[in-house]
Amino acid sequence: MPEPFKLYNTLTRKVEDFEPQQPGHVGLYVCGMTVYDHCHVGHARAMVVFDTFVRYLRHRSWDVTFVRNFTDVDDKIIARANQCGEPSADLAQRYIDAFGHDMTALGLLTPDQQPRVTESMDAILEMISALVADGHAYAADGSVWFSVKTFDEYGKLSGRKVDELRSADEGVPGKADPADFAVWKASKPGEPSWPSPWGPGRPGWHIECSAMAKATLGATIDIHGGGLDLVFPHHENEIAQSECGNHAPYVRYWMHNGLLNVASGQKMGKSLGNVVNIEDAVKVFPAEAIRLYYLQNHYRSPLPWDDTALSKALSMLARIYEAREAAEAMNGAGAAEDLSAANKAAADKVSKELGAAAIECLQVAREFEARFYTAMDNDFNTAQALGHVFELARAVNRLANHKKAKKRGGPIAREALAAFELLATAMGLCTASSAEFQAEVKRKRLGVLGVTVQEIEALLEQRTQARADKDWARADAIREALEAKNIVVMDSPEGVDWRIRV
RNA sequence: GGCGGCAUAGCCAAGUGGUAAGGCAGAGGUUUGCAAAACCUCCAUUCACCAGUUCGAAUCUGGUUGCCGCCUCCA
Repeated sequence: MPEPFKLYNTLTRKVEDFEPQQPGHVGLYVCGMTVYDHCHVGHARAMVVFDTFVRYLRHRSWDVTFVRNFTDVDDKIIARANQCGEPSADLAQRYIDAFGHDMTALGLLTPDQQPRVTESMDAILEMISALVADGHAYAADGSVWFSVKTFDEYGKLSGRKVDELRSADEGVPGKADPADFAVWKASKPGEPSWPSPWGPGRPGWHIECSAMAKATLGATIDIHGGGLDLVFPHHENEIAQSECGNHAPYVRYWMHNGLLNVASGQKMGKSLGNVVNIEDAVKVFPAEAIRLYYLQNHYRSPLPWDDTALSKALSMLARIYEAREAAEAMNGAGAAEDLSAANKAAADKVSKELGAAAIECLQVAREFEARFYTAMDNDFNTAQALGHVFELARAVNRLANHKKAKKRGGPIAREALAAFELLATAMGLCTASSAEFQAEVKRKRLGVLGVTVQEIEALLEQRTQARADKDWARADAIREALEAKNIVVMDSPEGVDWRIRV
């Protein structure tokens, strides 16, 4: 049985109990990319937030249909294509492919459906026809305009008043009211176009989402997501088109993620020229560090971005991985499969024998699931849920410091590992093995630091020899040399290991 | 100018009526040949400011100030 949860609804500006149309099912439509450029870390916040949302809901037994579109016909695409001297369809396809690579590199789920404007033309024309037939839209000079004043509820999402609206295409011939917006644009020479009852043209910016949402999820969808900057005009206009065209409520819950802020306090945006592409970010940071960076804040809050953002997130991620490694080292491998009554009884017994650290660790491990769910079910509060993860990490590390933990902590560690398993399944963090994670960190960070593994290992060998000779001065000199390159040398009874200072 | 949102320690941040989670940074300690990691202790009598409601407010109400987003393409 799916578990109930609460969600902030931009339409009502309240946190509400989520009530699906069909029991157990969530239809989710997320505004994807207009494919005229690469996906940057600002876009990726929306992608990661909704990916995590879907993972979590599925983990909680919801049957989720996840739709994310591509807008592959648009003024900006045409403009960019003309600039490059490339057919706009080719340019769009190029960026769709790049987006796919970026999402794969980020480790995101593929949506159940990824409709495109160019493949949804029938649905778009059908919706425009319905609007024209009902008098909600009118044709003029080969274009079709939505008549905002025919929809009394216009402005209900964004709080706009129709009379105060000015328009993007002020003074365009044929447009009857300043607030009206295009649902179909007559094509100009050299632009891609499709035949329509009003002449050759292409869809306006907003109609494609209305039509694709209906085609994939039906007239009324459960949750519609996207960035906060899409509230007006995009989502407001979608509501107007869909509700007038379908005679049904369009969206039950509007879910908007906050934007990234650069250090100056401004948002990140292509027009501001302060963007970092995902393609570049994933070359130098593990995907999960990027994911954690987004999830450390509540999805609706603005999220500060600066040069240190990802390396801070990587430090946090490393702490979680290392705690899990500590749990594994306590003979705790085997994780969730062995949470039998026998293991629980053994854990109870061991915790009493080992004392406070063990008792606390067991308690934190056992309470983790309920706390995690409570945080996530309350408007998807990943920041609070991660707070619980760090408490778990501390409790595990504390137990691991106990001198008897390594031999006897297994039953407790297994319960802790079940909690880490939950983190991986429900939030997509800690999905790799510790070895894989360390390897990825080294692979991606060494290049940035300008150091090679060979170089490091050669120095470590010399240092091992120096230590064997008890030549501490020499050993320390080598340590310092490595330290200067941000390589941390770690001696342990098992031998020498090294990590990158993140 | 209009609409919406935000303001919690050096920094990031959770917390929507019951007495301030968590992370980073910092100080001291345990451990170590020396380190690193980890752990322990310390680090906001206080939540932008001013009134008010209440037994009780970071949390509710009104006002003030500051910041941000949207109003033009934007996740």
